[in-house]
Amino acid sequence: MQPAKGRSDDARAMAGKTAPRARVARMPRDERRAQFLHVALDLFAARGYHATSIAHIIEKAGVARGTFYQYFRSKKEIFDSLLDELFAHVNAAVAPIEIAAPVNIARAVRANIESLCRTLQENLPMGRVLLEQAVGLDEAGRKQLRDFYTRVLARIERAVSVGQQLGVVRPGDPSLIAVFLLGMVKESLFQQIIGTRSFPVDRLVDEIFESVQQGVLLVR
Amino acid sequence: MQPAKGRSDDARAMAGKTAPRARVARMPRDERRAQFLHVALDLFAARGYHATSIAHIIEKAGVARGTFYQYFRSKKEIFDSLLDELFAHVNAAVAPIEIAAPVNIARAVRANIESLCRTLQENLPMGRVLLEQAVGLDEAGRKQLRDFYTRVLARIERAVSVGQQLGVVRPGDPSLIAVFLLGMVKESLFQQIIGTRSFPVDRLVDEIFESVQQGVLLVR
Amino acid sequence: MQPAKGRSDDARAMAGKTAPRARVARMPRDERRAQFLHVALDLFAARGYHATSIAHIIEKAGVARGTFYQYFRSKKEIFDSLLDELFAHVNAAVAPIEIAAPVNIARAVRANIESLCRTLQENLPMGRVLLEQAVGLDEAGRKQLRDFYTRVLARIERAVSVGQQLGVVRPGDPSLIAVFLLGMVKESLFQQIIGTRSFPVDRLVDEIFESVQQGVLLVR
Amino acid sequence: MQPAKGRSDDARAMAGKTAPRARVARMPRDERRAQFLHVALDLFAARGYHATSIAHIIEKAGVARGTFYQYFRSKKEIFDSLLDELFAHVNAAVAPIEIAAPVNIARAVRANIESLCRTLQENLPMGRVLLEQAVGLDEAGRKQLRDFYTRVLARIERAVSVGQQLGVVRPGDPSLIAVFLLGMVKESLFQQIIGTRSFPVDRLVDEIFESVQQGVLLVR
DNA sequence: TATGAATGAGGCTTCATTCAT
DNA sequence: TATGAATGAAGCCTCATTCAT
Repeated sequence: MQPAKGRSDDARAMAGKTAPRARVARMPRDERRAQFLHVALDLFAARGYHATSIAHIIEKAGVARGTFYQYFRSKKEIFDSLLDELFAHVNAAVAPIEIAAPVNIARAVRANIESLCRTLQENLPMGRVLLEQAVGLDEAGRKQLRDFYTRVLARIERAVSVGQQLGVVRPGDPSLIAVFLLGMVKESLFQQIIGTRSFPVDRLVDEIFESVQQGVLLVR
Repeated sequence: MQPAKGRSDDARAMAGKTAPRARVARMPRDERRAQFLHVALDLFAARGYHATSIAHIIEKAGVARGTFYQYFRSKKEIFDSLLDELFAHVNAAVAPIEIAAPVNIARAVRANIESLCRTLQENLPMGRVLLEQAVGLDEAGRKQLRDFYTRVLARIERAVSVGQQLGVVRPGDPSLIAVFLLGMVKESLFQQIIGTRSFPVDRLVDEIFESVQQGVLLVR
Repeated sequence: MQPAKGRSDDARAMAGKTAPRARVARMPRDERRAQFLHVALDLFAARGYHATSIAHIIEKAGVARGTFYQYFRSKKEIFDSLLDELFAHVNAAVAPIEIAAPVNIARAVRANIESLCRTLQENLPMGRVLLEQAVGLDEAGRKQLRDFYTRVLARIERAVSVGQQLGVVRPGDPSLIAVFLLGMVKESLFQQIIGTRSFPVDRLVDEIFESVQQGVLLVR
Repeated sequence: MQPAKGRSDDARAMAGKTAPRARVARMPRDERRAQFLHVALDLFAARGYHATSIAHIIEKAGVARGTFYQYFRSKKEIFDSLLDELFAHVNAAVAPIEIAAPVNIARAVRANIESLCRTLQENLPMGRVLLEQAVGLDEAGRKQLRDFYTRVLARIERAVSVGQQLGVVRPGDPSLIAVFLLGMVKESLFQQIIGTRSFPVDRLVDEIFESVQQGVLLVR
């Protein structure tokens, strides 16, 4: 549990090496930009934001230093762009929380949980960045993070409220209930990411659903 | 054939430079160390590990640069010491998970939840460091994080298993149930820290307990 | 659980600071590298390795701090590069130890002595570094020094052995004889460097040759 | 052949350790001073001047930091004191170069060579400091070194001159001949110190004497 | 005589960013 | 669009030296 030595690197400059030949084919602006985002996501996920340097990025992208700055004004900017993208993905995954007839509620909830879990599970690098790197940032970063969670929680909360009105969700602070639901999913992902646990999506979904339905304690 | 590391060495002696003056009140070793830990916790919580420099720490502590290094070998080391302390705190807060008569189980669980929540709530800087800074790490750091959570989860899981044997906890993967419980508490703290929500401890405890007891969904 | 090394990172980006201006004329990579080596040799020779700081080097080279590290990973590395170069020089100077007809042996030996002395004399900074700075080292450094001399002595020793087989060198431990020869040349250089003596190369070569040929003592 | 990493240490402060008890018995001033010199000689010989820190010295001496400065004004001062002592030793060892009747010359020379070699061989730490550390110093240090060698060479040179007048030493620049003699001895010691070679004193003396007597080359 | 907490200049190294080509 | 040499602020850490007790 401590700050990392940070060295260990590899992309750390080749002081004294002969300059590499120009090796990059021209590329349409959009493609190059996408490539940068892709490469950066991998690196941020694998090494963390701070431990990833521009040197790493350009090396993996196979371009020269200056090229990076033709596409992003700063390291922070590419990170932000990435977060925007990630948020959009997650948003999309949870989007279809639609409330229908009471009969289908349980099924619908389950479907949503499953959709979210699958999305996250299938995009671990994304989750990694979201959970591990999207913190410890500056004020602007915190705001972005806050906004993201505000949106996510608002959506869950709304669903909970509707559920309560329909009598399918237990009474209680919808705000907190939303947080709990989010916490269960997030933590499952988080523990997988840091490697303490690992479970198949199916079981995960089952168990979450079970906990949502009956709680954990049987005694009263 | 090599001269040594090239520190400043006795360059001073050789150049005949003058020496500095002591300035700050002498302090017993333990006190000074405690002061450093205190100051560092505040700073790490407020600005994050990366954004906190030794310069910040010594400035707030009101001592000279070298003094810091008499107490901690590196920035990483003080961070580690801090985490060790934090872990001990959390540990102490949840320690007394003792199983007695089934009747008391619910009460005991509630007591533990309450103790944990209060501890965390009352030590927000601590929580901040735990949740926000204990990320963005390199491999060595991840290992420690993993170890920390492995210990925490093992403890919860054991309690869950016992509960299941006693018939007071619903059947299901104890590993996942432990993760869910952890997730609910962590997320509550996390959302408060990033500022999307804020709730009094009492309500938090009530709601967690409620969710643990009956789940969230009423429909089957 | 640990944040990374804690470099300055993108603190700038996050704080919105402005960037520096380039100042020095661009230079082909090779030229700049050569310049660094040149400057460093002078400084190491004049002030010694320890007393020479990167600050000195970049000041004399007229470039910014970071520029140095684009060419050498560390102060140690430039020192090593320098020594490699120096060794190559010395190597080249003594290289052509070829044994032909016995008649030419004496002449060949003399030629070699002369070549070596001239090379060293003409590259006093080089000698200075070799003799004065290549000491005061830790274990790693000592190994390199040992390696260097092992190579040098092996070469001389081989020549001595061959000479003995040809009957042109007196019997005796070739290993020690090699050391003596090395010692005579080294000491001559050393005394000139520290300033106790100074002699023209011609005389030096004559005297060395004379001593090699007939020894010093006439009595038996 | 390069500057040393310098780390590897061991005496590098025990940041965070509990303060050690006072552990030193009072000691007469002279004894303590002698102890410091002894300890420092060992350390300088083993690790080199730069790589030896005050921390190393006081640790090995078993006293507190401040105590050192009660005896020496600076690190440089203890080094200088040491050099003074070493010079005195060597001086004493070579002192008895007395010229007697021609008949004994060879024997006398041999005796002197032997005395010097033995002294040096028996005080390798001393030699180590003299050869390895007594260079790369500041101007004052260089002067001291120059003075030392000036004295040593003057003595040898005088002996050579007398020998020439007596017709037992070959004609030639006595100054250079002195340097050669010194070089042969020094180099033998040096190579042993850095570990490329190792020979028993007897053989060393024999071979030096042999080389002095007949030179190395047989051909003319 | 001995202690050891405190000092702070000084050194090394990193890396995001610029800009002339 | 791409390049890569150059920049320099910023950070970490060391260690000889002081001084109040």
